[in-house]
Amino acid sequence: MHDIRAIRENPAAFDAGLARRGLPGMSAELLAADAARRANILAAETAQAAQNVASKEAGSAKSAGNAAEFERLRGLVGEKKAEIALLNDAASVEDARLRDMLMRIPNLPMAEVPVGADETGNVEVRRWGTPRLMDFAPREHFEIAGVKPGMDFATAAKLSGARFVVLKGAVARLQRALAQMMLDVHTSEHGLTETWAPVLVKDDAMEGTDKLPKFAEDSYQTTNGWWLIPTSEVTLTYSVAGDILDAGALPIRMTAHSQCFRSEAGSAGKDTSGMLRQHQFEKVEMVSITTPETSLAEHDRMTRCAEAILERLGLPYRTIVLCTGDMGFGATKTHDLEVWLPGQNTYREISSVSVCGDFQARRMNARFKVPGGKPEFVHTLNGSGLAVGRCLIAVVENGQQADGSVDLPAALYPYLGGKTRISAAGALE
RNA sequence: GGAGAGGUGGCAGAGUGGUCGAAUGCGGCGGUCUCGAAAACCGUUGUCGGUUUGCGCCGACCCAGGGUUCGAAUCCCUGUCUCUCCGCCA
Repeated sequence: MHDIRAIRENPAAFDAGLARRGLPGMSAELLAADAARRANILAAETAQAAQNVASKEAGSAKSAGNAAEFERLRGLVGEKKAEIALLNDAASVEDARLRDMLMRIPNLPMAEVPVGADETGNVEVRRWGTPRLMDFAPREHFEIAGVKPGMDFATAAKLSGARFVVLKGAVARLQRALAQMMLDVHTSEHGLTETWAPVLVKDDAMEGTDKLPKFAEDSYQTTNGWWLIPTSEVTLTYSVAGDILDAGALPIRMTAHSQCFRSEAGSAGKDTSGMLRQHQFEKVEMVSITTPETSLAEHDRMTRCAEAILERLGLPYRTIVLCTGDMGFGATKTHDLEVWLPGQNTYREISSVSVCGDFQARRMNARFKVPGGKPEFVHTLNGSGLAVGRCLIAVVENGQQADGSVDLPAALYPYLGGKTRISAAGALE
């Protein structure tokens, strides 16, 4: 959420930031709402002050036994009360209107983010690994002979419908191995704290991490009002909501492996085959809470943490910086990691690492303080480290052999009981 | 699911209708003392919003939201969270 005071002080800069995102200026409208809101507050508080005075006087009159004066003041208070009720209603309407407007405006990009309208404006920053030469036509993950027995879309459809999958045997084991490996690397080598949190959360948590109000249709809600998290960014980030953290405790670095749920509204027809885009998937998420001074360096660090997983698995990837038009709602800068998928003959997103500045912190009132100083909003960052399902796809597509078997990365052997490949018949061996 | 108890400032803990943003203790900060420190003593110490050039002034906040009352931390209702006991349960 944006700071209305900052907008008040420099509306032109705010509109310029929106323009870089390809959005029209909104400061005039915001400032009008802000002025209306403040006028209402002033009127309501003035009336309130008058009522408080009259109440006090009424008390004195009563204890002095002056019944007539008491009755007069009682009447006055009654009038004020009615007046205040109206003014307060108006004030809270204006306040809610302004807040809702602010909540729906995306974060502004950092100065260094390239300007662009859509994904064609993204800029590649580095590339790692070389796609393996295959002397056969590479297959997509769901077409590989060794994978097919363990990836059952028919049963998933029976259970849940489209965009779900049932994994079995070697493939299920492989997904578990990947998640375990990621958590182990992040905790023991990258210094993140392993965390396990609910996947059902309240409105506040979704709002604080900017999934609401604007993107309600992208997530699922239970009949009693809980939301199923679209990513554990929600739980990890919101864990510091309302806190005033000791500056010495920062950065806080967390990681979690969780189920994620997305309605994929608006994705109809996209990636309909295979398990690239599912309503329920597994992800290992990374979240950092930092000071404003360190957040940009932390962004690069977090990007490296995600890249390290791909490198360990020997998966070719490229890292891009998203342009202003392609960034997510809460981000000020985003790196996407795209992994090589031979079956699609292209790079596909497997991780997105964003620095959100104080955008989420302001929404959820998460602050830090140096001893003796004033509380200040923290900066928040989040990134996939990695999307486990997509990583599974990348591993089998890149490791596929002409005969339909799959060679697995050595980094996973310890997590697979020493097994090294999936046979063309689908057996781990 | 049933029964009961409770949510007050950084912490502990008073306050059960008015002058209470809230006693007291601890902690924090500043000072006196000291070569320095400790102890002791003195002072000070919440957040948010509005308004003002500024001093300041005003408003809100004792879990949240409603209500009663001239007036609510205090009374009533609802919600929520915590604790205890019972039941159920992976």
